[in-house]
Amino acid sequence: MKLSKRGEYALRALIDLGIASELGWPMLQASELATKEKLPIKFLEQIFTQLKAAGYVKSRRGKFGGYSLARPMNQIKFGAVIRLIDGPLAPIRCVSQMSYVRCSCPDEVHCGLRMLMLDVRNAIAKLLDRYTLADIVEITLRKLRRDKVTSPFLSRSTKLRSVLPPMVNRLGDGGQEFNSVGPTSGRRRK
Amino acid sequence: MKLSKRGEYALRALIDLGIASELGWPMLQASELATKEKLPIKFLEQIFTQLKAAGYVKSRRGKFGGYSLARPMNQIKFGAVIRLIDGPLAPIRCVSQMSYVRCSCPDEVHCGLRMLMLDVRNAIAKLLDRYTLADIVEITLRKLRRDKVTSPFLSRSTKLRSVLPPMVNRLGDGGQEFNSVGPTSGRRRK
DNA sequence: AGAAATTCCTACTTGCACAATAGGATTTAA
DNA sequence: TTAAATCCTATTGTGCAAGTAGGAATTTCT
Repeated sequence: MKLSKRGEYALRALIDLGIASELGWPMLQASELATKEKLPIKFLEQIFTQLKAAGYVKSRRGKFGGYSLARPMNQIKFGAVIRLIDGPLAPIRCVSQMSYVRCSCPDEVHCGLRMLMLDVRNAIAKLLDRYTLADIVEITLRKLRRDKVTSPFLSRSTKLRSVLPPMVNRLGDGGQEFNSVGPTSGRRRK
Repeated sequence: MKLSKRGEYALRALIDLGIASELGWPMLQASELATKEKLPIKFLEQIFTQLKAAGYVKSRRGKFGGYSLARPMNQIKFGAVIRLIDGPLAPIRCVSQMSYVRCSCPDEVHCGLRMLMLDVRNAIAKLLDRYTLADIVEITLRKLRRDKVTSPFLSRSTKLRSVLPPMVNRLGDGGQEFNSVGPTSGRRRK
């Protein structure tokens, strides 16, 4: 049930790109992102290549180049991105809607495991195919503002702007509390 | 988001054990199971060892030995079994309730990815920690009976009982239709 | 007692995919 | 022309999933 590092980094990158964009910085450099989120640059580059090929981001080369989103945030669904990077959402292929593969069990229709896993896959897909980058970015920004946090990963490098004080873990760990995206907090209407 | 083969086989084994038990065969042999579900015996043995160590099954050695469930089916939750075999349900460790590990992002509390993945993990856990072996067995049996299928994996080996006609894929493939466990079909009341 | 059938135990293999790392080629801006 | 970025290709480590293999220990039947 795991999301690969590759997948994780891809999503982080997109989210940061989204937030940055929303705050007026439509383009970020791989190195910036790698620094902020503490992930290996070269690896991140590869991931961007993949995201670019799939049409999620575009790039500008050369000095002061970088990456930016290639389409409106409300058209970037997490499910699709994860499928691109990590493959099917379904726990087992015989319940995958997008890339079904028959399994070895004698009678698929009456397979208890399949029924269960179908429910799981549907629960996952329901979330990931509904939420768009726009949703997450909006919710994140709202939370940041509510808590008066000076946007963490947007102290743009010194060359272009005065530096904001580095974000320092203001609220302890807050380890175990539930603060998910919805429906409790992020009451979303359309 | 994948369930390992090991995990899959473990669940299949438990479900079959449950169904068999419900039909009056409280004990199955590894070889029987391996044959029916077409999975490698030796591998299955290892898995049973693990299930036994965790107290899900018990075994009888020697001739006419086998495995049987070690506790009531309604006390075997799928979530727990999967955690045992495959580790945490959560897509990323920083949203795992049972085995949390801090992630590398600068501000966990305002991390968009974390919010999203927390929802995913909760959706998964809600299902897998609610459903018990009893539920799945009951539903499977109901379906089998509704469709008048002579219970597939219970043509017990010839030595002990007359053989039932081998199950032959009665209903075509039925590939893509939704037949999950609930709430649509398996209307469950308590 | 002995043969047959089972679980139990330990070790090994094999392949593969994840997670990088490395090094340079190419493009762009000042 | 130089610095700074993306782009491209190859390579590596390595850990783990998914088995294989072989025999030891146990139990039952004859």
